[in-house]
Amino acid sequence: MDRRQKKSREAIFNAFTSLLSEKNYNQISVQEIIDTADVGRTTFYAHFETKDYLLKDLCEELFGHIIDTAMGLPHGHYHYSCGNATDSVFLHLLRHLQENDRHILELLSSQNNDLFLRYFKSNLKKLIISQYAQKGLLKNSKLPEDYLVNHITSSFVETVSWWLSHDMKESPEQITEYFLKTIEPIL
Amino acid sequence: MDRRQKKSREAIFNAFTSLLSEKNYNQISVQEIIDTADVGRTTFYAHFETKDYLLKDLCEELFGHIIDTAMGLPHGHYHYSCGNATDSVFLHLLRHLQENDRHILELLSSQNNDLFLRYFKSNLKKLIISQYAQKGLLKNSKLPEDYLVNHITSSFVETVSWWLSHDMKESPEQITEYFLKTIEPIL
DNA sequence: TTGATACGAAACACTTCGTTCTGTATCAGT
DNA sequence: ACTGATACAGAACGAAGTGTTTCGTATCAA
Repeated sequence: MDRRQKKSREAIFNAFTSLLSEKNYNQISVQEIIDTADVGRTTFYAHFETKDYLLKDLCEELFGHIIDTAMGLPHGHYHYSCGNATDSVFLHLLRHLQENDRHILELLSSQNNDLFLRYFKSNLKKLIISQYAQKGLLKNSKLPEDYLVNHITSSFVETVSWWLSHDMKESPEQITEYFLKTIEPIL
Repeated sequence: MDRRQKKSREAIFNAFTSLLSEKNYNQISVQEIIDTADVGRTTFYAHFETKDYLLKDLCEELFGHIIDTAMGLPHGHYHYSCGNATDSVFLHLLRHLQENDRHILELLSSQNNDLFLRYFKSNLKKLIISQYAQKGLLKNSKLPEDYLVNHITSSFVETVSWWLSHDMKESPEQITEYFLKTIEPIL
């Protein structure tokens, strides 16, 4: 890709995430992004059809990274009353979020973030299915499989949001334990 | 209240909910609401400071009704492996939604509905606390109380959303059973 | 009937949006 | 180093929306 393109694209992404940490998605205008990124109006619309597509592309970049690395991990053991969460993918995800992906956390804690939440859940779903489905854990339950997957996914996202609203005082290990305590009894 | 005021307020509410069933909240302009409601621009801003406040007032009216009636119900029995969900408040809520409150369902299934979701959860939380807290069910768990309340609340909202995405093919009784199966094992 | 007030219509200045034009600077490939 | 391609900035555009103000009219409660 052209160096100029890469530079502009990055400048816009950085400006956008920076603004998102300050205010709501809806309250951010294209003009502000342009000004912050120090980029011409033409350039913005050459890269992104609209503000929504900018968010979409940003999400794909963020999640493509974090989920793909999690996909490569060995599958932990998930059984009721197991209690051991040290090798959970979820623990890995939380650590990754805490250490490297402040962007995602900022997006999660911002308001008017449904679009973002949809991408988060959509990507997370793949990961969860790949984790549980192979073991048949999703079929043993008396609940419909897609209901169960949706429940697990949403619960994890809610858990992260709750963690954030507590200023992440708890350790990733503690949070993983909370989460697994709500999920494992169902499986 | 002045008859004129009541009439205008209702016309605006009706226009708004009607538009919400067609398109996203963000895509609806004040101009459209005014035109649909057949009301002067001045009138709209005399009643509602902004479009967000209109949604807020609408939510308060919708939830004020549904939650208050649910609050007055006798408290059902909630124990693991109970299986009987016939007298659950949640069942009552689902029936009420199915029969009377299409508005709420339309809002729930629309996109860009975070503001609405916040009101839904906020009101639901009160109901859930009043249901479970008295029995000490929220303290027996090894999970923090507010984490648990948040988990239950979010799970119910997600359940309703899932139901909607399935065109409400399942009966309210069936949905209540699904929901309780995910919650009761934790308590 | 009367004074209060909710209303509609129109115009206001302002912001944002997405597009288009023009000229310039930077790119990759020969 | 040369060249054609292209990404860029800047400026201007019409269209649309926002929230406010003014003014005259219609409806209200008492």
